[in-house]
Amino acid sequence: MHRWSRLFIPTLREAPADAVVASHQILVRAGYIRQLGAGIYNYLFLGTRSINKIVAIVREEMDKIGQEFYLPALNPAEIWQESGRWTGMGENMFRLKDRKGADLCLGMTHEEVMTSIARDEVRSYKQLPQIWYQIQTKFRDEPRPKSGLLRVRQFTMKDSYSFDIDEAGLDVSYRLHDEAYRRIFTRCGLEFVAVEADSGAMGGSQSQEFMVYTEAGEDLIASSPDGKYAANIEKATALLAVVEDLPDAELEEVHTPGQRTIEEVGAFLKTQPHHQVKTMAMMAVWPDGKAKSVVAFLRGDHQLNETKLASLVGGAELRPMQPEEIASIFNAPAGYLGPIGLKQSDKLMIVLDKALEGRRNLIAGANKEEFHLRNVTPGVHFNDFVVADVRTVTEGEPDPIGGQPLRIGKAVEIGHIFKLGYKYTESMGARVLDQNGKEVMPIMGCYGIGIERILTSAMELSAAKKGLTDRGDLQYALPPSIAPFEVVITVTKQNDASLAEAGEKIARDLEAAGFDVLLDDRDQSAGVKFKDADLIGVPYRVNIGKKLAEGKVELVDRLSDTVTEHGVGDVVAQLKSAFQK
RNA sequence: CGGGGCGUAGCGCAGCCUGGUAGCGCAUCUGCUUUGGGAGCAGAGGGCCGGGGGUUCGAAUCCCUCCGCCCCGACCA
Repeated sequence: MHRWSRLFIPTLREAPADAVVASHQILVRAGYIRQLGAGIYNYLFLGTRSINKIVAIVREEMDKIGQEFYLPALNPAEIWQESGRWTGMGENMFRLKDRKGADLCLGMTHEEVMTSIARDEVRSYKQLPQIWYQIQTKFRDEPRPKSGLLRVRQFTMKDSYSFDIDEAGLDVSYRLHDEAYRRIFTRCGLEFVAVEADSGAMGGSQSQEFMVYTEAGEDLIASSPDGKYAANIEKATALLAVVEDLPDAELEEVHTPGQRTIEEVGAFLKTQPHHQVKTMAMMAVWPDGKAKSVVAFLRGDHQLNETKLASLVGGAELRPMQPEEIASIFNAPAGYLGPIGLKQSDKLMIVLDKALEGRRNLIAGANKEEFHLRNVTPGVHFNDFVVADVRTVTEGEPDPIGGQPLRIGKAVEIGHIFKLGYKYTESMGARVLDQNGKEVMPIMGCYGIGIERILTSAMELSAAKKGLTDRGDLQYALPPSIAPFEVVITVTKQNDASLAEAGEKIARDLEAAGFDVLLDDRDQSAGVKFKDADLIGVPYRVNIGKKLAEGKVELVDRLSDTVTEHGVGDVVAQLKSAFQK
């Protein structure tokens, strides 16, 4: 049993000025962590306890589908050179030299190490499939560590890797992870959504991120209320309500001096933004310096989605065109750009957003300074374009599956599952013999979970739900499965022997019943003890105080904020039923 | 890497502009009184004022420089 009087739980009355997001303030104030450097934290007693509980859940679920390894964080450069990531990872990799001058790095992920094991040891299809995982410290030299434990340079990750003989096998490994992750996050008490993710530069075929909605997050995601559709905003699509076009009429040039923006033109011509064409003139630039002009036409009230457009162009970086670049393609300056008269070439790509397909009688720039055109119809007045979805969905638009209003919000990524393909087995030369004795490459998947992010998102979720006290203090409670303790027993007057003894007894009984108990036996005022108990986020509290004379104690459920009275002998049974122990 | 801010006791801050022996609140320690929502009184300890250099009789304060940390952006398989 843990007695608070003997523990190191350095709670603070005020949060350090550095801490901005709720979880960071809580972690420091409650004595879970202390900072050692930018993005580097000491995990103290409470922090370690919570992390260990999360790790235990992850391990239990992962053991159902895979085998645990423990691989070195210190890696020789060679394997990273083989995969091409020694240079590919760039500045984000911590690098060092040993005494002989050989290059080493600290692992940011373990595809290379895992693949090297598979390459050296796995010879036959009979040994496949394999799912290997580890729970390990990762190092990433983030350009900007921030938000406490949300973005750090050293953190704990559960990473697993699957090796299969073919894509059907990979599908199974992927699905096993999907299911295991849902069990893990559910057991950790999180509300999460699984979103379709952009597979990005990894070039894999399928990828899903597990996200928790919170203002502290760095990604934007869209999801439907029934949970059937969810996607990163970089990929999300939506059904659009049918909009009525303006009545048919002849193409007509109108003088629009000084009217450049969608709003100005709309007001000037007394039309709605959705009757207009927005022209986005962009330059796509590749790492090797190659560049291509990309002009995208969108509905006036829509926003360009740069990620969608970038992946359409083929993984280049996008930036707005400079005025000279605009002048080289159009006959007018920004504000009067339009679709008519442009021709695609290997220097210019023209994209019509899907939302404009089939629309008629639109208003667009005339490619002539101070003029716009009325009654422009794609496919009639201009033809040279590719149609693609390159717009960003907005809050409330109907989701593409059930047509329900999309919710868009910031979110934290707590896990990611990814069909990797052959990238590493190919570059590192992993081969096995198939049934026909033919050499084939195993196909891989990789799957990650950010352990600390489970704790921080649980704190963020609860803090957001409970809101601030009247005095502006944060309030929260952790899910019992990941709280450092399940129950705290608050002896309101420690120097009253009957209260102290009752506390000891209930603590012993709870422990015997399998609970993780913290007995607050400090000689402090009741107020201090209550505040501290709240601060460390323990979900249940037993108050031992005045009512003990009547044989009663209070049980505070901090998840629902309810207080109930129980006989001294009944409180254990009460908690057992609450926990289903 | 671009922009902004900050570094003074464990935490939160004042002092700096206008140079003259470093302060407040909380926390800590001792004693007494207290004890249902961060108690009261009395006393005490705790500082390379981020580092280095300079100006000056004298620097937390002015100047130069380096370092660290935070925020916004870029970046983030």
